[in-house]
Amino acid sequence: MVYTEKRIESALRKGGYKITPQRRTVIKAITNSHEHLTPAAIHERVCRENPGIGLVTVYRTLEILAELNLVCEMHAAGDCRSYLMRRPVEHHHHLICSDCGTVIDFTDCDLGEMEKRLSKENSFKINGHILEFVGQCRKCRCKNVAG
Amino acid sequence: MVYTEKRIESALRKGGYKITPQRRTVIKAITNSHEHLTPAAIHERVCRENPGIGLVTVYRTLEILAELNLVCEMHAAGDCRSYLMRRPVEHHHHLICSDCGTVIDFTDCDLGEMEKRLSKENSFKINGHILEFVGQCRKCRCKNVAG
DNA sequence: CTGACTGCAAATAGTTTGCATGACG
DNA sequence: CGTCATGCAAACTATTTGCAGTCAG
Repeated sequence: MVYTEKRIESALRKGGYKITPQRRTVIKAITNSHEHLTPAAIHERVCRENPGIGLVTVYRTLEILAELNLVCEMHAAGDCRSYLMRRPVEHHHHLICSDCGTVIDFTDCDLGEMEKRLSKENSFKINGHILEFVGQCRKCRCKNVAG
Repeated sequence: MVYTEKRIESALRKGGYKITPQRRTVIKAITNSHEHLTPAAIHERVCRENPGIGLVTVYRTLEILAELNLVCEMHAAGDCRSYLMRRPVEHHHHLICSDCGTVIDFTDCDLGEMEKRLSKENSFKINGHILEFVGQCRKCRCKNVAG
């Protein structure tokens, strides 16, 4: 299921939050983007459409969205500042291009067996996992060969 | 293979870096710890043994160790500041307790099939992956039930 | 109307850099 | 001895907080 702006707004309302033009713009920026964005990148896009919106407001909106599980963070190798993801997805994972930063999502992973084993061996109650593959996308691979 | 202080020092020397008391203390703090430490935590330990060592020196030492692949970072859900790992490990993964922060390493994972599939489906050349399980360790589970 | 939201500015936290002094090799 | 390392202070970046004015519901 894809989260539309409408859906997110309704979730906000249900959570007792007000719908303001600023929040609407932030939500639009996130849902319209096909990339994973940093708070700063979101702010930039938001300002393009509606200059004057503060970076602070972006942070505060993202905080709410995260609390309602409408966005989540991503973890990339290297500099690991909290990146925010565009989609309020169910369970999913990332394929990250280490050259250009392109991120591809995928949902089908089969870690059940491993989870069961680790859980048993370590007396852990496992609640979730982070799985990311890092590599080079086709474009960057070609560029390398060409250049 | 476990990296001893000696081994790390030799790697530093091979890399053209000097062995100073400060660096020795940082290395000792890392190798002696059984947890994953933040730069600040390392600094604290280092100061306990040898007050006056600057946090800056810790950062600079860690930078070198990372460059030589003698430490690596970890990625935890939530606040995702670059955490440094104690061990200069080959390939490994983490089991992280979301309550107390305990980290257990494990090395045996079987993602080969998935990697192959994703690689093909997305025209990606996959170079590595990040895999972490998040949950509760036995101690924290018991605490919950008791308290 | 009224409490929640906004934007500014300032505070905070984590990390990096410039520079003079000091020490490894 | 020369060069690299150290430690201080200051700079920087990312994020959070205080506060007075504003607006959604």
